[in-house]
Amino acid sequence: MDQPRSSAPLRAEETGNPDKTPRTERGRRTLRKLLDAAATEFGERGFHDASISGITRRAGTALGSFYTYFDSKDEIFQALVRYMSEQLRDHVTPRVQAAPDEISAERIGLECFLGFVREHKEIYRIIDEAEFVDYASYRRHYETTVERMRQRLEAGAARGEIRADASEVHAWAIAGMNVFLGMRYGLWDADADIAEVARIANDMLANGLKKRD
Amino acid sequence: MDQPRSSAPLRAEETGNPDKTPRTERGRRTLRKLLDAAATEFGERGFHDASISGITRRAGTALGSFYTYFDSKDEIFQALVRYMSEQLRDHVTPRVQAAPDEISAERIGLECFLGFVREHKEIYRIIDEAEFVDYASYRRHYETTVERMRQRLEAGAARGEIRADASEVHAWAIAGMNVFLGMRYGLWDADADIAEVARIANDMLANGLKKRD
DNA sequence: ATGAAACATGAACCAAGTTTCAACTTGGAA
DNA sequence: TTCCAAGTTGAAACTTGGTTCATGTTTCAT
Repeated sequence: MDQPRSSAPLRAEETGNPDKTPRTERGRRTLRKLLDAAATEFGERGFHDASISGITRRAGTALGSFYTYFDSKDEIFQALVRYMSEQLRDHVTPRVQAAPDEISAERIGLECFLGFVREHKEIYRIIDEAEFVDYASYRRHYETTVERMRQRLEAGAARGEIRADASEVHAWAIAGMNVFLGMRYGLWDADADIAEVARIANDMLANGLKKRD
Repeated sequence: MDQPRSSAPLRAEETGNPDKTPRTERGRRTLRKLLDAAATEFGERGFHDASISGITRRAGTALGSFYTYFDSKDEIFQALVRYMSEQLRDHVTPRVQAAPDEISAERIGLECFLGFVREHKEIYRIIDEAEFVDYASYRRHYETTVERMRQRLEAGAARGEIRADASEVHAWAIAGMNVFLGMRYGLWDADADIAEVARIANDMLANGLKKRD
């Protein structure tokens, strides 16, 4: 994983908890090892079957060290969801922004997403499981994701590339489409031609189901 | 004593488990109470916060009675997933089949689904959580659901109502669309105009995003 | 009416895994 | 070089809740 991000350093003081942010290089190294190990552990076994000792075993640290950096199993899961949501965004967003038009942007976004799911199945699982472990993070993830998509649609409509009435409903529909295609062809089917799946879905998005001649 | 076990029609016997099917009216009543209570308990608290004692408390039975009918927490969850998957299908399928054409069928299917989610939020949650508790049931639910949808598309294409190349990819895309719209406008938003949401999504499905004049 | 099978009960048991803690080690600032 | 805050350790305490079981009650076919 990359460096810890600057997005969530606060809050510890505000909630009255002792600050668990590492002060030294060694500390940051251990924290990162724990986060990596947790991603694998949660991804492989799911939240319920995952154990703290499983995480520390994978990380190669003592059980007690976990509590130097996190207050609980829930808390590290929450940190992971936020982190992975950002990783996914950072993977997809730049490629989408480089697209020549809105319709292509959605095709590229889907194709990137499918590839990312296939490469990082544990991320898909962890974000999905947040629905039951950390609902606030789950909602935030999808609400920000869809909001970005809605803004793209709006911009595309303003440029006259797509219909003018494209709305939030369209954005949620497209997001759901992407997630399910990710599950079916990214997670379940290792051999599927991802670019072809993205092309078919994008063509439906662009032209609909109507018969054409 | 029971009958000789030369021929084995019952799965319970084969797996070595004692048969837990109720024999009397009283038993069937208790079983039903437990299932109802479990639906509420799992729906409200999620699988891992739900407890057997919570289920029996809601059902108004003793803790031990639970084990008269189920071997474990996982088993009752599995029974529930299957049950709710069937309930959902039985609600949607007849209305969809009565539709005049394939495009309307998908609109009606979505609208029914949205209404059903709003009326039975616990069903949505339980089926979704099966992804982490009972993966086989989860996969079966969506694979059969999407397969029904694929067959409808195929039939619609054969009748010339929609494009001839409608495929499995389209079916998964539509399913994902429906599920996300269910979450956003059925679960999260009590006031959304469900029929209008279904209309907008269906119009995108029918005509796509392309600008028209 | 009666006996046996089915069902109900809830205290106690137990496994699994989270969290604590007191002793020990490391790193880097002065 | 010294010192102490930061970090590490893993055994043990503690919790929680799923599961068992011995005992009591109800149902129903005969």
